[in-house]
Amino acid sequence: MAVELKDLTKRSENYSQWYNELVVKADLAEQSAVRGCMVIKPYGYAIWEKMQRQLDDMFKETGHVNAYFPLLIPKSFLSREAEHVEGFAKECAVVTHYRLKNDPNGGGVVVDPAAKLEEELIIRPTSETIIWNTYKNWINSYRDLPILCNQWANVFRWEMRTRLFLRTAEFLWQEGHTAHATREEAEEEAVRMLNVYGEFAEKYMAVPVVKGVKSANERFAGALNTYTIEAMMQDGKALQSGTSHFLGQNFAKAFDVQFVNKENKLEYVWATSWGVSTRLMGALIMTHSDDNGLVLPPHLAPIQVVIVPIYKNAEMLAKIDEKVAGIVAKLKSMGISVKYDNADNKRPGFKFADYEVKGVPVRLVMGGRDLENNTMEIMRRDTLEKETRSCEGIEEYVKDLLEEIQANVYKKALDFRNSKITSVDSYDEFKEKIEEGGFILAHWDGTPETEEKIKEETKATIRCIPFDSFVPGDKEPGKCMVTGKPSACRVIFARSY
RNA sequence: CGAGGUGUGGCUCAGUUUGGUAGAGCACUACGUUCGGGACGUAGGGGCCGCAAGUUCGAAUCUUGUCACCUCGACCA
Repeated sequence: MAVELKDLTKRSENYSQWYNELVVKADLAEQSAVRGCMVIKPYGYAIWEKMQRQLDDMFKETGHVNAYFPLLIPKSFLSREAEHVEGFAKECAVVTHYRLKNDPNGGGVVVDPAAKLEEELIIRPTSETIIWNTYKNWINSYRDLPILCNQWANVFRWEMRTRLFLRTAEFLWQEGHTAHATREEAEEEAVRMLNVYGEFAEKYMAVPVVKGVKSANERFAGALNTYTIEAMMQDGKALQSGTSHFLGQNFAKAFDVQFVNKENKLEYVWATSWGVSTRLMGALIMTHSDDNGLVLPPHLAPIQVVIVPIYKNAEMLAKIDEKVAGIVAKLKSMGISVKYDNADNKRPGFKFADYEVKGVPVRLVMGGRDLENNTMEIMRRDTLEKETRSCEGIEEYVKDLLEEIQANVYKKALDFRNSKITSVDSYDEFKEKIEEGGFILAHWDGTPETEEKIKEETKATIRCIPFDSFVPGDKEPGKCMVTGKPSACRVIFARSY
């Protein structure tokens, strides 16, 4: 017998099983036959499309434009930036040949040894190198700057272990790559885009995030500074949900991208890159879902309202169809996406359960009783509460309800997260608390060695040094919980995905 | 790449210890009764048991090899 979501109530213990089951049952994605890749199913992709559209609007508002760069990167490009190659070399898929031929021993096709590439090509794990190799040709003068490009693309990293949405070999993302004349401008850009991610996560995904800066150990390969938004999942683990990097002049120097400034002097360009991926889908799923399935915030739900008729015969269905048609039209005119599911091959109970698993925020039901009384039953997915209301003005009520659900889902996630943030002063206490999950605010001496030691002993890493204060006094100096050396402020530790 | 585990219909699995006609539930098809929380009855369709070699009168079951996947490490958005 298949495992049902509701059987997995001890979510913290069976979390990964629960999560996988949820992704599959909610019709979002499935494991592909190709190693480490996933198939995103139409319903899951519809959510991604909504995310894409919203993010894209926000990028445009901050002055960015879209472009597209090649999938294949010459191997030599990758090695130009020393730290970058070290960070990605171990997970690159390599193209070595450009042709197949018929197998002389029969049957299928084999790689044609005569078609070996002189220089191997890498399937992009990220596009900094190919983009900076291109920017070299675009930039001569300070008048060419800044360049504010974004790319929507797929990337490929040969991961050892994969999880649907959270870590797949191939994933979809956007990567912004900007070039600036000054250090200050680039640093501002990196922070600006992190704020865009933060706003998107909280306003649209209803996922509360901590914005902050990464420690040196967790920094992007080739960056001077990495900013991050960190979310907390329901099992208390952290999920890095988006990053923005200040790249300094590293890539400009590696690809020799210089510009002439106003004083007619040559200078290297300052760079940033920033990205979010289909991992956000994982964050969305793991933040809000319950044992009945997915819970979608209305702003990202492909279907915001589903209407289910209950009828005994064709005549009755015709009456309901007629009555519902007006409501559907009105809801649509208000910009609400509605699905009227009058398919007669599924029973109402099945539909109820199915749309709950899919996370549809609001369900309206009309049956014989309602037809007589001019009412409908309304169920909200976040609380599972049901009530019966008159059809008069039901559209406005639904519109308000959607906003209320959006706010409530966020508040619930925020309250949960805040309840799992603790502050500790001793390493012993830290070791105890880390077992319970959640974010721990503690003092750290700032050295990679101490961070490494903590990671080895507790599996916890520094998620970020937060911009904002979470508990009174966390921005005041103290002593490292491990070494006792001075520390400027508390940082966030957690176990992570 | 290290340690463990699993490959049997579309899905979840039993059968392997002790070799002897390929099983169950769900899903699917048809008909009927149902329909306000994942319906029920009856009848049906579908699998050379991951792949290869070996042992045997006979292999899903034993042996060897191989491939794939999963969990936990290491790595990572």
